[in-house]
Amino acid sequence: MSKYETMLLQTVDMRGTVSVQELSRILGVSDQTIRRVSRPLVDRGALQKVHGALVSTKSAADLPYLARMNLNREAKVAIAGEVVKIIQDGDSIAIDTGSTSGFVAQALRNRRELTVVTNSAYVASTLAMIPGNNVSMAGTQLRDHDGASFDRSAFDVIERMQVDYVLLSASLVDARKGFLVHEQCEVDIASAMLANAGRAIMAVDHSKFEPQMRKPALRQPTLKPGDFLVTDRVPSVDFAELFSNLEIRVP
Amino acid sequence: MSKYETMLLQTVDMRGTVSVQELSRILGVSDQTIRRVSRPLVDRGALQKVHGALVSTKSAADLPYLARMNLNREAKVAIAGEVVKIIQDGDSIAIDTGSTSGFVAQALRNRRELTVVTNSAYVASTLAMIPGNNVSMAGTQLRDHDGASFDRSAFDVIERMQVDYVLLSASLVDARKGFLVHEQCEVDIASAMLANAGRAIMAVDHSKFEPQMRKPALRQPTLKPGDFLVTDRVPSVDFAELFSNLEIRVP
DNA sequence: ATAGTAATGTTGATTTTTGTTGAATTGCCA
DNA sequence: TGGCAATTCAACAAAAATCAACATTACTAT
Repeated sequence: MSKYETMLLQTVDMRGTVSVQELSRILGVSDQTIRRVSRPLVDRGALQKVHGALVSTKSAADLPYLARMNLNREAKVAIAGEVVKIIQDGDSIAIDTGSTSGFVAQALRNRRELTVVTNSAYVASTLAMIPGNNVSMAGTQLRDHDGASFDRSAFDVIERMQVDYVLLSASLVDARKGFLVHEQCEVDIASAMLANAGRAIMAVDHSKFEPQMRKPALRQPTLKPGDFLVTDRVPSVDFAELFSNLEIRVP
Repeated sequence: MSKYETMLLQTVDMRGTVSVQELSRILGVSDQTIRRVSRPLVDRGALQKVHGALVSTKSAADLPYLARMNLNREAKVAIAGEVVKIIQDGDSIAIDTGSTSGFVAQALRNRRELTVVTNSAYVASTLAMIPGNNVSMAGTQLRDHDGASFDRSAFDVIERMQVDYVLLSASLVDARKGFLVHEQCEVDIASAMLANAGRAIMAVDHSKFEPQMRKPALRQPTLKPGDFLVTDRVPSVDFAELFSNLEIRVP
């Protein structure tokens, strides 16, 4: 354990990124020494090395939620555009969590006077900033990877509201089992939203039609005849029965 | 991973949209380098590229709240950096609404294991996405220009939590009247947060020391001796008495 | 004192990054 | 649609950073 380690760590963590040169100036040693001293720190993961500088491992560069939002980005943007065609100015809508929902929220910034209820803090903050909208955030404590809430209070808020549409999502679409997600709480929220909504809009990109790594096992509530299915590719005939009484929209 | 990545992301996320030229000016490198450095970021979805500029995947550029965030941006960024020095990993903090709070939230992404309670949906969704944080959104119905809530339920949530710090703001600082804001509900939230907090951190940029167009008239609750005042310029002696028992921090 | 050891600085070859140039592309407006 | 300006891209040259090997210094234990 070198005598410079503590100081080096402190400096880098404080500033996020510090160049090797600057560190050598601060600690009063040569740049070569900085490299030597930092190597064990980098090896044991206390610091990260890039060409020309050391960066703190504590700095948050790539976040899980945002990373996930950008999987199949084009597909999701296209789907969001199609969903927004259904919604009119002045409509009310419940929006669940899920990566496609984030894009729909972005796209809905072009609509005015919306009434929105959602359990996703991201969706809520995106739409709340549009003047004229009326946005309710359902729930208090937020899940740390996507900022969604599944509190008791979330249900209270959702159940109080009567909306024209509800936007739902799924992690996997199975021709026989239907729309599946990973967690029961997601199903519960979806049910609560459906119970007080007019037509449902199920938004799933084409990747959800193929087998997943982590298999989801919980079934979303069944949709009503006339509900929408929005996706980015025309689904194969295998799904004809599952989608038989849904209105299918493809961009 | 380049040494500019962090800075580039921060700049773009805070401003929403930044032209390649301006970025090259800010970072002091050529525009070609900006393109090179940003490519991997765009590939992994941390940023979005349009002709001539980079845009944040997180936020809308031209919205009132974000526009206001961009007033005195450098000052607010500097103040946020100073505030974050006070907060340690694992601390708990209550954060009010206000444009400086948004920057503090951005800067707090470098801290881990935070417990946060806030009535701003923007702050909540920013910090909820950091793995390991525990974020509570106080309130349900969101005010449409800044996504803040002042519901009865917001107070319930705030009053349940005991935090190490509370971050407060003000619209005007008057040497005799103290810290002023425009709306009573903001004072109420500040009082509730203060009642359950350790030390307060009052963050005000220098523009708040000068007379405003719209004069705020409501006084924030008085601070305790030892509370922090963080601002970007050393305040004039006129304020010596008001700040007499506060710990003043200037970047 | 002094030989041995560890830490640091220095040098030069190698690698990576950056800036510059000019050609190709894009967006825009008449 | 065509032309113009701005932006982007690709390739090369220049600059900066890295690494390894060796020289130097500081410190320790005999």
